[in-house]
Amino acid sequence: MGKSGDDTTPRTRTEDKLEKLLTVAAALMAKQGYDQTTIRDVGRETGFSLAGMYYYFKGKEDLLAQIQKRTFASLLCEQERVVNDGGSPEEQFRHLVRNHLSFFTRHMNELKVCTFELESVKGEPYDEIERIRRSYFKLTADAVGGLVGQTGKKTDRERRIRHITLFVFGMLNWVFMWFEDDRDNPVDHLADDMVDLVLTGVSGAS
Amino acid sequence: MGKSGDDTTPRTRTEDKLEKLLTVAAALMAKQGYDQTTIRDVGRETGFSLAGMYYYFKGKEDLLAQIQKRTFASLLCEQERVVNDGGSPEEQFRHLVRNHLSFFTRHMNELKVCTFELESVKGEPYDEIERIRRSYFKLTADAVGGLVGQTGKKTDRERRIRHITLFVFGMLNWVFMWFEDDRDNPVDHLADDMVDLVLTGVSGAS
Amino acid sequence: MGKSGDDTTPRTRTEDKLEKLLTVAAALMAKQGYDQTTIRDVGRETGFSLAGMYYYFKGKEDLLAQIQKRTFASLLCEQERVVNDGGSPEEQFRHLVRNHLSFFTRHMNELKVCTFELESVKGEPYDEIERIRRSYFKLTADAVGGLVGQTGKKTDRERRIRHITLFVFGMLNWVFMWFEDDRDNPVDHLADDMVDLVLTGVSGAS
Amino acid sequence: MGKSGDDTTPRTRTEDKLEKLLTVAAALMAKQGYDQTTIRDVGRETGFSLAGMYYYFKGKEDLLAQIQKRTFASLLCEQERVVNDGGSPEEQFRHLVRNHLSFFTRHMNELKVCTFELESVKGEPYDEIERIRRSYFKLTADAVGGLVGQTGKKTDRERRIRHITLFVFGMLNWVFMWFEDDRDNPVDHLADDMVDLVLTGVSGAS
DNA sequence: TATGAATGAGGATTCATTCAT
DNA sequence: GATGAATGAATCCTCATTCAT
Repeated sequence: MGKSGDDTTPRTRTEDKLEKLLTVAAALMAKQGYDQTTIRDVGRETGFSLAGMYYYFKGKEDLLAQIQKRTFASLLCEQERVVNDGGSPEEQFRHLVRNHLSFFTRHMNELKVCTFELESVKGEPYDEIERIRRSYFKLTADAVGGLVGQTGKKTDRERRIRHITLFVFGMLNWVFMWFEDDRDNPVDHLADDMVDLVLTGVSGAS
Repeated sequence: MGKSGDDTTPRTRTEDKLEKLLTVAAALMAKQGYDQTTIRDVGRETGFSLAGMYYYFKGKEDLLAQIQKRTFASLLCEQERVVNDGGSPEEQFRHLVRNHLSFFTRHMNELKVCTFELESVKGEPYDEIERIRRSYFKLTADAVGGLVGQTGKKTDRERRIRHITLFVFGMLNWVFMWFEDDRDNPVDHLADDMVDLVLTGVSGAS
Repeated sequence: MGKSGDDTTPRTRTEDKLEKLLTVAAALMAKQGYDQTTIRDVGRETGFSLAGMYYYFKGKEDLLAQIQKRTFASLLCEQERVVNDGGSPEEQFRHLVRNHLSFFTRHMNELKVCTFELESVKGEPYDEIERIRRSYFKLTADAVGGLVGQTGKKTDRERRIRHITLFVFGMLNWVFMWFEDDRDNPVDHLADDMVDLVLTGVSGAS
Repeated sequence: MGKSGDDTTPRTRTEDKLEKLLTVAAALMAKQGYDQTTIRDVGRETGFSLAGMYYYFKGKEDLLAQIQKRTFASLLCEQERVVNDGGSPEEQFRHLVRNHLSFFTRHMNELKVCTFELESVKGEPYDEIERIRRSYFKLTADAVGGLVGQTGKKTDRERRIRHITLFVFGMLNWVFMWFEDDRDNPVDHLADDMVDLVLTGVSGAS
């Protein structure tokens, strides 16, 4: 009757180890940066031997790529669900910001690594991750598009949508630089302040 | 009668060499990151020998610190002048954003290195740079404060000022991630879209 | 009642698998060298798991030793039969060269590994292989001895026999370095040119 | 009155160090093979620190390439001089073999590394070395051509020249495998036996 | 001022091998 | 017979830094 079967422990154990590896690596990379994080650090923190970890990833870069792919895919998936929930443009936008920040608090390290270590992954894995990232940008830009009125020239409107979307990402991604668990949790105020700023500006109701 | 003496240029030459060193280093670090940039890279790009450069800086970290200190101090200085020029709160804010973006285009590499390699400098040099940074934050926060109405509780207001200031920095600093010389120059539109968003939100006059 | 049972193939299967392992390993080692060939390579090429192969050999060195022992023993055995077939000294020599080259084309990889990776096997297995090798040398030296006239001092004659035998091995073993299946097959011309050179020198009948 | 000036010691010292590095490396690689020779071995044997050696070569492969290039070039140069000295075809051939074996005794380690570690160098350096090698082959083949009579079809003659040249290289290169300083020095007998075999075959005058 | 030469410390990665299952 | 998971040891190489000149 349990949700998870009680038989297939072996495979689960292996999965769990990979999980732990990725989590610990993300934490270290978030704190010290990708370059400053050594594979040995990850081993020390997880209890793995240096060579033992290479069973789970092909190399340091692959380790980072695995983190990024998982995290971005998961975030994109959540946000697509948010969009599918419908609502007025304003409501949708608010939900997106709220959930992004909620995801942020749930996976701070992983998301930080996704945001600031993008250029450390190259080649095909990069392309794959880049594709997900673009999808997320598109999704957000569409939400912003819903907020921007039809006035003025079409190219002006498109430029503004692009700019405002980039501003929103700027605000969201910069949170990593100043967020402190004690002071800034829960993120509701933060989310509302951000949404209000976008919807009505400083002088807004609030 | 020239501005710069035409006689004993030696000291000037030395200054020029340091200048070149810092410029090249900033360019490399902006493109590849601090960790990925080797002192040898800087030597290759400047024509200096590896050992020769150590006359100009104490070590790799000092090289970065020199760039950061100069650049931040220069930016802060400019912005203080902007504030001293006076004007309505809205005008002041607009001037600050515009000049920040202007400075950005004039010193992109240096400013990027200031923004994203802060944690690579430690100890006393870090503290010194941190102090300048804080002054800049304070200056900007005050400008934002001028925009935020007096309504509501005092702590709410202060929280909002802080948040909005951080949002503004987020928007500004994130520009590094997407700015393209060909497409996004000149930065007037960009500055105006940003200011308008802050002042009136999406639906704003614009 | 046949020599090999047609029922319990298991043992046969095991033999076959060892066979495949040795063949593939020989091919890899012939192409890349012993050091550059990893046990993993062999696994990948045979479909075996890394650990699974250790049922068939004690270690990498043993794998090589098995190949060498089998191959050398087989070659020696064939050549002893050739010698036992009798004939004039010239005929015997010609047959030996021909059959060596025939063996070469039938087991190129294995023989190459025998010829160029001798020093990679150590200890007792080495001694065993070395013994076979010496027998082969003796057998060939005797055939050469049949060609060398009795003139002159005995020590001179022995020296010449030794040298010429070594020259013959040099010619034969060096074939690995330049032989190309398309161009140099069949090996009859090659064998004849070699025998003729030894028997009569450049200016020979041919 | 000294041949070499007494002033330029500095540059000479550096040259000497590279010289020593190459010599020691060649000795180690000749004994243990390229793969089995570690850069650390070279350091230990020369007194250099591990990193210090990288001032003289770009990497392990480059170290090998430097040895091969120098040695092959030097050998080719010597043999070209031999050819230019003229003489009958037989005399030329004898001189070539003698000088090759003389070079062999003077640079045994280097030449061994040239002969048996060719495939360890790749890319452009390989091509360069390959070019020299081909020149040496051509030079030898021409000398052999002088010995082979005009009888028979042209293609047959060319085939024989090619084969005999390859046989000669086989004999010469295989010497590495059995040569022992005490027993086989001086190499005059060896050279004469080889030349006689080629010129007149086993039954030759000698 | 400037550099050639050198080094210590450290980092990613590979590989043969093992062992519980 | 076979394998998934793990490891110790070793290897190549890079880099910031120094010092005699």
